[in-house]
Amino acid sequence: MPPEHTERRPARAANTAAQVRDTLREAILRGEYLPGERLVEAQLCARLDTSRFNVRAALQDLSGEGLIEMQRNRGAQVRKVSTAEAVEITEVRMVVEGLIAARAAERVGPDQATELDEIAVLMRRAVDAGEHRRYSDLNQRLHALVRQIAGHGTADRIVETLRGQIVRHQYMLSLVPGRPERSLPQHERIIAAIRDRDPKAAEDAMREHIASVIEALRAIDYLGT
Amino acid sequence: MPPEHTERRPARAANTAAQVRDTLREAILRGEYLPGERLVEAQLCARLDTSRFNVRAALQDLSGEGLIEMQRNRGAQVRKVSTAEAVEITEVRMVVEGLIAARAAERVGPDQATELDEIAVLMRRAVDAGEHRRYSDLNQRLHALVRQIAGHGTADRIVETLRGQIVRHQYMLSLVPGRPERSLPQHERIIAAIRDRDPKAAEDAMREHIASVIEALRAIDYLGT
DNA sequence: GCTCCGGCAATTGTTGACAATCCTGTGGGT
DNA sequence: ACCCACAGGATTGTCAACAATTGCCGGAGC
Repeated sequence: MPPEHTERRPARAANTAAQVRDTLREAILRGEYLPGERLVEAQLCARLDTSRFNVRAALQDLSGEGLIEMQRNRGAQVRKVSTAEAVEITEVRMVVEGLIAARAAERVGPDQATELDEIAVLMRRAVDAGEHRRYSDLNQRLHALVRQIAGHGTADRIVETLRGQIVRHQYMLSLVPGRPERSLPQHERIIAAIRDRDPKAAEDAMREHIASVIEALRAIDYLGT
Repeated sequence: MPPEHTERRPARAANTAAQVRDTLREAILRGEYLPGERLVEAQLCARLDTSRFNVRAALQDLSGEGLIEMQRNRGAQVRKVSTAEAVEITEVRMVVEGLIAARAAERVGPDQATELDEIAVLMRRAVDAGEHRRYSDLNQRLHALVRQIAGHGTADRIVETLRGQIVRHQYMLSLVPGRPERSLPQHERIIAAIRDRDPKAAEDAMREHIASVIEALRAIDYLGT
């Protein structure tokens, strides 16, 4: 049998630049690469089945997103975010998500209000059952829904970028005992304010909620050091 | 005479990637390239005396900053920012600069208070004399000083990035007659609140100020269409 | 033992060439 | 007149090879 055309791929990159970027981003967010870990281009080429060209472009993008740091002639490494920086980032998130919540309160529709109520019910159930992982998922779903209702592209992008930079800290937070019990009423207040179409109350509730997240971040830091 | 070594530069890039990026950014901000204008890589190579490699890296960075848009196989063009987007961007700026102002009020020192007062005096003088250009410069200096006092790296970067995206709109704003007279008292309130070390008042004053900027942006839009 | 220096391996920076894609203008058919 | 197909040029996408830089290791000198 002559050499079949079995998946002809003459050392050609299987993945395009955008795919490489997304894959690498998710890998970092998933924690496959730890903060401070060096990202060697050649290794990534093998791992992601692509060329150095694409890897380079991806690294540059992720550097712009603040996920990694690049030093000239020294390569890239996963960015370490100190607690102080995490607090700063969350402070900005606080005010921007406050804006988003206010806008969501202005634009919320009946179906979306129903969906918010559903989440509220599920959240209380998850907390009562002590299902932390489930509660954490609902938490993300709530924030995502609020952002979707607000439909504020600019604020959305910024919050998403910031969130990416502190996933590790957020993960630690979700493990703190008693956290869900504390944040549940805050979430309920946010939902109620948006349902009532009260922008000011929604903003205040969201800010208070995230302010308590900041407190918790600081508390973790004291414990850790 | 044998070929002298007159400034040997065998088609080698004279400017590094970072320089190219900064030069190009400033050119765009200065308005040398208009919104929607295509940025052809080969042309930029000649214009900036560098290689396509560096141009590409610069374009990618600026795309991340939201200054240009890149479409696959179609190259880059200066991003057009609609009034609606400019409003969104300014809304985010409003809340983030509010955060900055509050923090500045917490951390302001005596020397910085003096500098704030100086700017207040100069601003009033500029408005009285009708020197709009001078007032516009002072405006930027004030916002920059507040940011410096706050010392909030994360918020700083975001505001700077957002500002870059709407320089054109800001420029149009400064031409609106009566604008300085309206914004002067707002600026004075911001300065007073920071001087009094009153974070809440400082945040409110800053937000009110930028809210009036948003109003003006919308007003320009109505006039223009 | 400690420091300094030189060479070596690993890694990143840069280039020029080539391939793929898009846009434009032209001509034939209806 | 309109539409479609199709070169041909312009522009971007990708690569593989080469150059430059860094950091490490070992050995000489003190």
